[in-house]
Parts: sequence; C-alpha cells; structure tokens
Amino acid sequence: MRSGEQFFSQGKHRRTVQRQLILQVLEEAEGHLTMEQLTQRVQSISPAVSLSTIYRNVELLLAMGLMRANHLLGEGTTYERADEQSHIHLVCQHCHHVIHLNAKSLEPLQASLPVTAQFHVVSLALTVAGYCTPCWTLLSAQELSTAEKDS
Amino acid sequence: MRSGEQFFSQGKHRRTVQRQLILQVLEEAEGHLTMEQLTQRVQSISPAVSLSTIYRNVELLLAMGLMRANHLLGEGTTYERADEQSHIHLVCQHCHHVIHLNAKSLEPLQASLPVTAQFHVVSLALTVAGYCTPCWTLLSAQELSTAEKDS
DNA sequence: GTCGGTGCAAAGCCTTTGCAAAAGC
DNA sequence: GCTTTTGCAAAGGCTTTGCACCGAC
Repeated sequence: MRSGEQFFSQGKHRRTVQRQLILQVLEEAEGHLTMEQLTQRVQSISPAVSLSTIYRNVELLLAMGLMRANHLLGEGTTYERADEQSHIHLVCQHCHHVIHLNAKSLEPLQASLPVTAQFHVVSLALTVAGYCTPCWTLLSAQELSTAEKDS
Repeated sequence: MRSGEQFFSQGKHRRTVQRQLILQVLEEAEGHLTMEQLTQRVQSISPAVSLSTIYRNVELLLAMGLMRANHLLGEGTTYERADEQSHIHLVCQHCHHVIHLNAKSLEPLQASLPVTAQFHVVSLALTVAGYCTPCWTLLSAQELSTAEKDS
C-alpha cells in the first residue's frame, strides 16, 4: 500500500517525515498498537519526534481515514493502519488474545448487506467476541456451576 | 433483558443501586453513550452518584462483559450495554452518523466463519464504514477531481 | 457483623495548547 | 517567501486513588 502519498499530494496537508514515520510504523506492526507502543516505535526510529506531534498526527490521520482506532475487549484504545480493506478480529473474552484474519469471507456478506442501497459501503470490520478453545474448555466447568444458581 | 442480576448473585460483586442505574441507563439509551453522556444521565436520575463510582463501575462492568466499549469513526470512546447479541453499526465516514441494525443477517455468517472450530463464537459486531447516501452524493464530485491528480 | 462499595477530594497522568523556529511547497 | 508543521514546555482535563463512612448480604 502506498503510504498516503495520494492524500498528502492533494494539497490539504503536507507530507512530513513525522507523518510518514507514523504510517510506516503502523504498517510494519502486525497487530494493533496502543498510543504508547506507537510512540515508542516512532521514537525508537527518530527520537526527536515529539509526543505532541504524534498526538496531532494521529488525530489528523484518523480524520483522513489513513488509520483507525479500535476498542477491543479488555484493551484500551489501539490503532492500526486503515487500508480500507475488510478485516476480522477474533477476540477471546477471557485471555484477550486477538486473532487477525484477512476477510475474503466478508465479501459475500458485503454484497448481501440489507442496507446497501441506502449506504455506500467502503469496508467492513467484523469483531468476533468469544473464547479461544483453551479458555472455552477451562471455563465450561465454571459456567455449569453458575448456571445452576442462576436458573 | 435482565439487568445483570444473575451476575451479581454469584457472590463476587454486590448489587448496588449505582450499578443497576448504570446498566439501566445503558439499556434505555438507543445508541452509544460517551462517558460524559452516561454520567449526565446517571446523575440526572440520582445526582449523588459520584464520578469515581461511575468510572469504577464502568471498568467493572466492562470486565464482567455487561457493557462494551466502542471506538467508531470520528468519535471517541462510547459505551453500550453488551447483550451478547450480534449487531451492526453503519458509520458514515463523512458526517459520522451511526445507524444501528439488529443483526439477524449476521447469523448465517456466524455459522460460516472459517474459524469456528478453533474459536467458540459468542457474538459478532460488524462495523461498516462508508458513506450515507447524502454524503456520498456530495463527495462524488470532489473525488472525481482528486482522482485526476492522483492517477 | 463483615466485607465490599461509595463519596469526596486530592493526586496523577495522558492529552492538548501556545509560541517561536524549522520545514514543506 | 509564505504557510503549515514541529518541539518544547506549560496548561488542561479526564481518571484514578486514599480514606472514612455507608450499604449489601
């Protein structure tokens, strides 16, 4: 993916090393980054980049649609490069592990969305809440005992 | 929906008026609430509820899975009652209007998820990014002109 | 009666803002 | 050269924490 050149070339905002660095860090990151992680990685490459610059540009890049903020279960706010591709996050409600999937499987869903006529769909983000197999096995026994009290 | 009675009756946490009030406010809210809105509504019913209590209980209820934090496009963190039902948010990238859909249409998708065997799925949350019809119409002309420069 | 929860107020920390210098165009 | 952006540091505001009292069980 191009690092936002086409956006910066529109004349609205200037291309700076700091902005490119943020996008680069996000693209190189496999998963989501917290603000702290993002800052850490940016400054490990270029220590002179100030916190305020990062905050300002995160806000800008979010507004430009070049990155996306997420709030997955059990975590604070995290950021990722928004490539306008659909994607799936599987989040375990117990151990909070996140599995990323590229979402070819969402394409048929996109076509079948009941609202397509009233809404121009750009991308889908599917968050699947549940339990990974280890946690699910672990929790089953506990849930049995609470179910008794509950009914 | 039950206001979490079954969770509080498990002995881990006590049922207090403040906690029930938070859940009640979230259930009565149609959409998502920011922390500020949540506080406002809780305190409009019971002004004596302190901010710190609300913060503490939001954290608790998130951990208990009784409510959920979201980070939709162009908005800060918002909260909603987590009912473990699948749902769809349609978010306009331009005007940031959010359309909620109840997600019967996600049920077939849930069954067909390629990972079901490795993951016990509880619920799906689909966020659809795009443009509502008015904004899409408005923006089409602008995008034409930028596409020329861009290619 | 015991233990957890609440309210208040103060402390803390993340985030934002102002301004002069630097960089992009 | 003009305008935007950055870095620094200070201001600001949202969140968290400590403690004594209150409430749930």
